[in-house]
Amino acid sequence: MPDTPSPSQPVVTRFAPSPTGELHIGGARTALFSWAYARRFNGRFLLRFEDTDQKRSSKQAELNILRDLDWLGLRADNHDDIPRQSQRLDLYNTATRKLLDMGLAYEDAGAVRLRMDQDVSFRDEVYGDITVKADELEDFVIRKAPEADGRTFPTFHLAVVVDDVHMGVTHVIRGQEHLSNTPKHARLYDALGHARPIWVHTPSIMNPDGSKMSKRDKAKTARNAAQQAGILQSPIDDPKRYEAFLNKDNDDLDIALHIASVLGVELPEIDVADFRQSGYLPAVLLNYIALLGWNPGDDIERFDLPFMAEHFGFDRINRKNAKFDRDKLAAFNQEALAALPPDEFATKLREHFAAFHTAFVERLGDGFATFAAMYQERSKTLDDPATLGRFFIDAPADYDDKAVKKNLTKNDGEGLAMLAAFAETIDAIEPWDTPTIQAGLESFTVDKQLKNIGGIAQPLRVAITGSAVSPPIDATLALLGQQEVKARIARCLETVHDQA
RNA sequence: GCCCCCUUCGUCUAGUGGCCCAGGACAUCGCCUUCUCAUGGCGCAAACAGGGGUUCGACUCCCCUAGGGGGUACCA
Repeated sequence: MPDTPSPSQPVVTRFAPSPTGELHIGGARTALFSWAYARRFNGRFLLRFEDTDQKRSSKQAELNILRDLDWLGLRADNHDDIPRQSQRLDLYNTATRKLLDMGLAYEDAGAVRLRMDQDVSFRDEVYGDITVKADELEDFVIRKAPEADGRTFPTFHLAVVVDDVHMGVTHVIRGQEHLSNTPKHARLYDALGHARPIWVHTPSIMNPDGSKMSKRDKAKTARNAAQQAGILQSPIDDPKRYEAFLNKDNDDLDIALHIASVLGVELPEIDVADFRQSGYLPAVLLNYIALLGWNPGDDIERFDLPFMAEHFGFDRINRKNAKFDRDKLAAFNQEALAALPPDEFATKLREHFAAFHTAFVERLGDGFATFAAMYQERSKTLDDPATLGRFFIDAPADYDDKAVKKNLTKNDGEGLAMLAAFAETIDAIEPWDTPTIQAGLESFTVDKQLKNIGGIAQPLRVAITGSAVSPPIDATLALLGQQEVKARIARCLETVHDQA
């Protein structure tokens, strides 16, 4: 593994989201890289909220971002005292004043612009040396026109530079979309007389179709679903807003969520919170997004936070935008879940279900650990058992046609006959536990001269789950309980006879 | 339109002039294990965007074309 040169000064990195929404997956990766680099060189990783856009910023968004960063394990070193730009207006005004006095900036319609009258060259650790000619640069606004109350807010450009200087940030790690802003920032550092930081721009994370991964994708998905399903009446109180939503005049998340729940469609995961709800482990998410644009070489793909804290460097960051591959994330997650000690898996599953599927926790009671064990190696996410094991909570509403034909009605109802015969033997199975049930099933197989245990297991699966799929039949029956099994068989015999 | 950046299997990538008729992972497909599903084991298929140079030799260096991304805001 190649070695990254040690920086000549103490490292200070930062993550500076604007609190206008949830923590985006791309932001999480920027935070991860910043965290890892700081840890690698025993530096500091700082957080800052960029709330110069007062109208769109909110306290709630700040809280959510903090919660997600904590969940990921990327706690900032200034966690207890996070600066907000809105509290530092003086700093920006002082800088603006200075620039004005030096004649490097000028007023324009209430705003203040910085002169960009010379070529700007800078170096980026990922993209290399970049030069932009003066005639391609415009004088840009560094301070917006005053608010009604007289306060003056800086633009993002002035604010980042002043703040990064103020916080002593040495390495600015951020998304590639900022690369073309960097000449402005470089000029600002120079004009203000401060040493420039080291810039590190990372490629973007894209959707599988190559489009940018954005919050709007949720609205897009919901809108398409609504239009396909032809839902005309509003799922929310405000029909006008709904109409506007359908007309793409707004991308209201609440409306998208409503549509999704009504139609049962899944919205794409975009924010860290989405991935948490989908049941991905934070360590796996981190591992996967790190791989989207960075790798340690030597074909190493599975690694954790400590590994990154030891090996992360800018020299192995790629320049190409990467498409997000959910299948690979899911595969990593499944592998990680399977590798967990059973009791730890059960604990995590219980926590997840307590948050998102309370019915299971209530209904399963003491059987929850058994349930967890059954699904540990069958789950790609902590959410999978909720769908795969739905039948433990709700008896099947109907029976899958194909499964019925193949396992029950085929050969003159051979499967149904086996089911009926087995129902007779159930009371004799005592105690009702996995080994005893297995023994009962085996002797039934011999008695009826079945080719193998599947001859009775499959009919049972259909009766119990409505489909041909379940965990091992003995354990499934055991957890479901003797009475419930009898009831479901009886109901299946009745219903399927009627169908045939 | 103009400016900047990018381009290896379907996807993420290894590769820094000969080790590469290109390696790994996920996905796909096939076989084995098996009461279903899933696990596990084994295996197949699959890429250097195109065209010019430079060089004894190019995936690696240079140029052009095409395609993709970003910017062009008193949003960040």
